[in-house]
Amino acid sequence: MTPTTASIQVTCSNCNLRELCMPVGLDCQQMQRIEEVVATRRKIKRGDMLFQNGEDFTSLYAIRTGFFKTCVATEDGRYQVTGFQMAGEIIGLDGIVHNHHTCDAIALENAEVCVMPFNRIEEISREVTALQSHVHKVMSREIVREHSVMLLLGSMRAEERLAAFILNLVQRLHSRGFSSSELILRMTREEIGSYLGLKLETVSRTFSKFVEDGMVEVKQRHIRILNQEALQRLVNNSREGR
Amino acid sequence: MTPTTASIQVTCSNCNLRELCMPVGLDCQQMQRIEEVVATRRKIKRGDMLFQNGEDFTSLYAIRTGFFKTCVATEDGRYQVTGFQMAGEIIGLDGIVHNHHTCDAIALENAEVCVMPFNRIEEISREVTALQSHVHKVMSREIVREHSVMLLLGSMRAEERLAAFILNLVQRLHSRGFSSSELILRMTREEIGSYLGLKLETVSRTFSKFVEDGMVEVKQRHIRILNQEALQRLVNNSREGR
DNA sequence: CGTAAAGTTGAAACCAATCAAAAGCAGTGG
DNA sequence: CCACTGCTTTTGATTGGTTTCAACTTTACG
Repeated sequence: MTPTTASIQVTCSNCNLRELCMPVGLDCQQMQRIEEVVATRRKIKRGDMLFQNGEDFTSLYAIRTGFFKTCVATEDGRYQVTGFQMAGEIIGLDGIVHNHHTCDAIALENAEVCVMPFNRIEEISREVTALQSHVHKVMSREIVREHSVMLLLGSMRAEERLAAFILNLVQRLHSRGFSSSELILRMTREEIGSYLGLKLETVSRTFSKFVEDGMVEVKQRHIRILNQEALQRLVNNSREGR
Repeated sequence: MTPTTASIQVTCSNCNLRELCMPVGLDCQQMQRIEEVVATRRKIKRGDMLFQNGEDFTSLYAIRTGFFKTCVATEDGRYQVTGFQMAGEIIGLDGIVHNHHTCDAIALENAEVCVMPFNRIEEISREVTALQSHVHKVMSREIVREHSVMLLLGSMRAEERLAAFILNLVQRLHSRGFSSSELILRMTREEIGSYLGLKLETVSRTFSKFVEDGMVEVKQRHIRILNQEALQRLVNNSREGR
């Protein structure tokens, strides 16, 4: 495909997710350097893996479109969804330590990612300090996110967990320009349950309870939040931590 | 204190924890550069905080001696121990994202840490690629560790959690030259419970059950592992994940 | 030595898991 | 277009593991 083609070549500088996955406040030259980080783009069909446990680590991926889950599994059949990722978020950080991935990344809807070879990232971030700083912040953010998941899994009851989950999802969607009161779940009840440390039946029952209490409207995977404050209260009002 | 003093100046090159907190395989010149990362050392008394939630982030800390816990808290009283750290481990990574810490680090016994100002780390890791790579790996390792905690909290029962916890602790102690079958807990049952998402009574009961089953010997905080395989089986043999 | 903190143990309550059945929905192919 | 199939979701009844509440013991420490 030549530059003269009608289809516009997407680069970081004209990408509407720029503020999400790249440093801000760069001059033109730095911006150009940073665009070299993205080697190619890659499309992943719903249900397919972007990478899997054991696979060699080569690149980080910035999600352009679509929705992913990451999950860890053990030989003996234990399974845990460790996160759900959407446009602008970076995935693959788990692979850096041992040069191979330790979790699976599966597309929950057709998706496209920017492939960023990690050796390029390291090379360029030696020159562009804004990128260096950005990479550090991305990793630190993931660590902090996981702290809050640990808090959730370690100290919340089912209702509190699901409320926190819904609020977190809409908040992230809202910051991407979507509604702050409506969302469409891209994952099954079972996947939600795995992430929240609950069984799918419990997730379903808890949704039903929220509906009874008039806090949300649930039509399959379409969720409408009717009383955000009530959900927030559920998350905040613990009787006492564990 | 002058170099002529009897007390030996500890540097990274003669520190016995070098392989744990610093890159390996460096030449002499690189080693010297890397030693500049450590600004000072700092002693922390048992019970005191190394840093706390909200505090400005300036440095990462390499633990020289002692034992820490990190924990997150919310205004409404929820509380979660997010990790226990021992000699050679790096702490403070949570502060990088927002330039202030989001958790507390508390010494569980008198401790000493190497203070590594983060701007120095960034500066030097632009020049010494081994350090750059090392920093990335340290952060990625923390992400992977937290994945396994999520698996534990999300899919294991009390016995499995405690077994995993004990085995993890001895394994880390063993790799530091301590016994692979005996350990002294530096934390209370309540702190263990918080980390494992259990109440202190459940931790205590589970210890008692392990003793009944002849898997461990427990004298207060002194633990002796009698049947490591049995503990390992507990961790591995899940009936089915969540 | 006395008080506070940490740990153990028992009984009852409760929340979520398990087991089971049925209904809803999506995709396939006749 | 509809029947068929499999997957997802909901709901009910029951079980079970962990929490809660409470009492008591042991250890640590000034």
